[in-house]
Amino acid sequence: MTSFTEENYLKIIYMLTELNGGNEVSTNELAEHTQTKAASVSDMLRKLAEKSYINYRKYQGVTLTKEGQRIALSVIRKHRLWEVFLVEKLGFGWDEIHDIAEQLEHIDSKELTEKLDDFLGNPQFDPHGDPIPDAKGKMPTMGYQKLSDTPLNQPVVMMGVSVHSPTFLQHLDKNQITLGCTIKIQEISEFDKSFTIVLNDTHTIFVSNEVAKNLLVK
Amino acid sequence: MTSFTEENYLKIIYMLTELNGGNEVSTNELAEHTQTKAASVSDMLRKLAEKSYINYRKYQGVTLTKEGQRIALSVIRKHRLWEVFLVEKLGFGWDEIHDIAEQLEHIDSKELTEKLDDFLGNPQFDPHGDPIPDAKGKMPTMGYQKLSDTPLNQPVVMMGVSVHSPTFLQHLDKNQITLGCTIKIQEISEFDKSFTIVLNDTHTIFVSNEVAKNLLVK
DNA sequence: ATAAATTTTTAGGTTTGTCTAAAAATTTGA
DNA sequence: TCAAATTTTTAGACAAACCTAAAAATTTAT
Repeated sequence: MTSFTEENYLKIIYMLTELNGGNEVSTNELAEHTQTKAASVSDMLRKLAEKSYINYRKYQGVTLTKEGQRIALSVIRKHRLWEVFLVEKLGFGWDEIHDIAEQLEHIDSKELTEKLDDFLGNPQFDPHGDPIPDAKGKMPTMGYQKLSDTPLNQPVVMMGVSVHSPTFLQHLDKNQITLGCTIKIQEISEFDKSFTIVLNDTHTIFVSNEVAKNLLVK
Repeated sequence: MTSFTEENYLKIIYMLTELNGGNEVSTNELAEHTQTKAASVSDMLRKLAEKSYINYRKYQGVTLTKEGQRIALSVIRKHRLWEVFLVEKLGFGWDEIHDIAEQLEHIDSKELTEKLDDFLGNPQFDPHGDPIPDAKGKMPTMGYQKLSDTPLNQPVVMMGVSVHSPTFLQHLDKNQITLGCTIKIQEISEFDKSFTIVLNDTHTIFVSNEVAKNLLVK
């Protein structure tokens, strides 16, 4: 059995490993993301290593074992499926769903997850454009780039965001930047690297470099 | 904040109080239903009393305070709404949903509960015919009777069950006894008080007294 | 009415996941 | 390179929710 807390650690280790490009995750990094102290993380790492969910050499950081990865992916799968449910079926905004999905992701029932998946039409991506692993843990590939890395005048489609903070998402809402909209970069300011973009071929808006860096497009 | 465990105790106290016709619930009764020992229940009762969720005089059993009742009803509301979701939207059988709903009932988000309620069409009863309290904690009234208390030849409608065990529910499925079907008692055996009933005016079946006692009809 | 049986509480312990403080290992930089 | 800074681990505690064993209160039954 895997506790709520253990599942959270494994999920966070998975995500930080991805961010790190596959490298070990450090105790301090984990402490920040679990809202606990490094000492508590050390304790938990010893425990997760005992259960063979992580590869752990003292002072060297951790990576997930096959089994740890399986559990992490199952939690991420549930999180993202529930996010689709909250937005598509219940009408929540994409900025309102994170905390609820953090709870729902720990509900333990394979049958539930698979029926939910079917009910939602087996979605491949969640409302933020993040890929949903399938029942076997396989992630759809995305191959997206940052809007900030896109050439001028090349029309692209908005596919996801790399930051999930409610304020960022609300900012996008206010500017009518939604998943699926088309974006063409008209100009990048010399001064502050802010972007002038055309949305859906219809209207022109300005977004900061900070925004452009966190928009994923194809 | 109310923990998962505290919520469970309050829910169980509510239900046992109902069963007792409003009387105090004893420590031993609670120990049985929480799958713990009387000593553990004692500890928890002291804690719940400190938080003013229950009225507790040592050795005298407990009842809920207004606040305890409010929390219990909110947990029951969530449990029953999720059961409707599982059956109506995901296609689970009524015998498969209890354990999943036991987990979902603790998800903490008022917005979620109310949006789920709307999504389901504000149902008044769950898949077992149990009443769903509204957001203020008000229960729809039922006024049902046991099939076993119904006169011969009076057609009634099946409205609920007073036992939720999967085997009982599967037994009803096998006999095509479902919520909403019509039932007419044709005969009651002198010997074992078993029932011969007509289902939906179309076919005749036999059910034991044990079954008839646990069918709620109107 | 009071002894026996039952129920409930108390006392003392365990496990999980957290903490602070201090020790140990690693990394950084002069 | 080696001392200072940083990171990580260990040691010792604590709260929540459970346990067993024993004591205390209540109920039952002669």
